[in-house]
Amino acid sequence: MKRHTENDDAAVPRRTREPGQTRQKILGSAFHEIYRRGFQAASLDGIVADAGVTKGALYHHFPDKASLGYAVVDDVIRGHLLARWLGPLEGHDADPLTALQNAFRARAKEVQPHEAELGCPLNNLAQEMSPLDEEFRARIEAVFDQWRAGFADALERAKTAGTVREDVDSQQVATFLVAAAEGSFGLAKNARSLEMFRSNMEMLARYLETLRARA
Amino acid sequence: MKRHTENDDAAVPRRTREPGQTRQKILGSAFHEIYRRGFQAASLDGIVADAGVTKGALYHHFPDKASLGYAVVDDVIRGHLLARWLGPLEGHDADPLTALQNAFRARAKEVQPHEAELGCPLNNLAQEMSPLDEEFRARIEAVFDQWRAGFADALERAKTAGTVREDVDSQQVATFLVAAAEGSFGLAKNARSLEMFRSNMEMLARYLETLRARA
DNA sequence: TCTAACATACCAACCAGTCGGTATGTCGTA
DNA sequence: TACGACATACCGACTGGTTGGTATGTTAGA
Repeated sequence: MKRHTENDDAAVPRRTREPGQTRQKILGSAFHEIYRRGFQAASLDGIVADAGVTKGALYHHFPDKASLGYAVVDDVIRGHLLARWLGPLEGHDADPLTALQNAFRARAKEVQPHEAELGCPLNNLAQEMSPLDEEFRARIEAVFDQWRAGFADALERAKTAGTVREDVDSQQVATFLVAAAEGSFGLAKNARSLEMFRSNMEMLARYLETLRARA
Repeated sequence: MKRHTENDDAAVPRRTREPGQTRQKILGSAFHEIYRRGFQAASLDGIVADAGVTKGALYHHFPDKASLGYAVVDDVIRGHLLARWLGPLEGHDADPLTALQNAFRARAKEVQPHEAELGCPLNNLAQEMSPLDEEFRARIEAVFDQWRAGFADALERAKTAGTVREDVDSQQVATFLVAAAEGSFGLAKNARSLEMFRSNMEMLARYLETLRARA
């Protein structure tokens, strides 16, 4: 029989020090603060207060403010991208073009009210930090590249399946789709209009229809 | 014979106090500082140093930092929009659709290297300030509305001229075009790629072709 | 002489980052 | 098993620097 600690049957281990958990709390609070105020204006005091930790904990887990921002891109924002845009494209090998159209229409349906106020976290960070910090720019670009690659892959599979015309440049179209999606977030955010975002998602779905191969 | 001041034939009136000129210098420096660093990070000390004036002059012409930002939107950025996007659309009543396509292709040709680094000033300000300051948001929205109205007007004229299909929703398409253009600026800025911007402008020109009425 | 158009000196607030210190865990060794 | 030695995880007061904004002084020009 194995030895056990006093808490191995409790649902929540209530230890005062939980480095992984602490790091996650800091990352979550940092994401929200940066999402609302931007990276430069995000206050570390505000982040630690929201996370319920102190400066000491923050600087134990992250060497400086920039590194905290990088971790938000890599660990939090990249996850959002996968869940919201690339996950729905997996499978559907028979008709990847329709799957892509459905992804835009699903995003139109499921868009949250706060997204009409705050926009896309990735786009926000890209616009603010790309010219100011090369490390930020490169990490954000990696996420954009993954996004474009996911769309381009779906278009290539659609060409293989015969639903997209052979003369379509998958990379070029994928880049255009990502740009149009981010631009739509941006305009809708300024106009505070979910309806504007939905309309643009529908426009993209219809645009994709013009790429479909003749039967 | 009219009376005249002592300087009406001199090229440059050399007076030390020139309120209009001072205001313009401040606005120009403010635009550049905000374009490079963002509004919140823009330093008033930096702006007055660049403009060659002092805090006293700045606060004589503008009540606070926010009002300086508003003036940059209304006086500087709106002018850029008119010159770069809406001016080329005037006239061309015989074929406004081609004029619109040409506007995108011209923008692709004439895009400046610094725009691949710093993006579109209007979009930058919109993404940063829309959620933080309602007055900013409203003034930026006014510029976007003017932009969309210019595109929508061109599309309506094209419908009248018979070059665009009757079932096209001019407002919806105009909004989509502006969103896609701003998104293209944003992606190209992150990727530091003029080529990406040019490719997307070409995509928009080709998209417009799908709206053309059958001959 | 009177006022608009500046200049200069200054301040309180806030910021990221540091540092001395403490509590909690882990591990080698006897 | 017990204990000392050490490392990790965290605390919170403090600092130097920067910021937007202000109060007061000065001067050009009508």
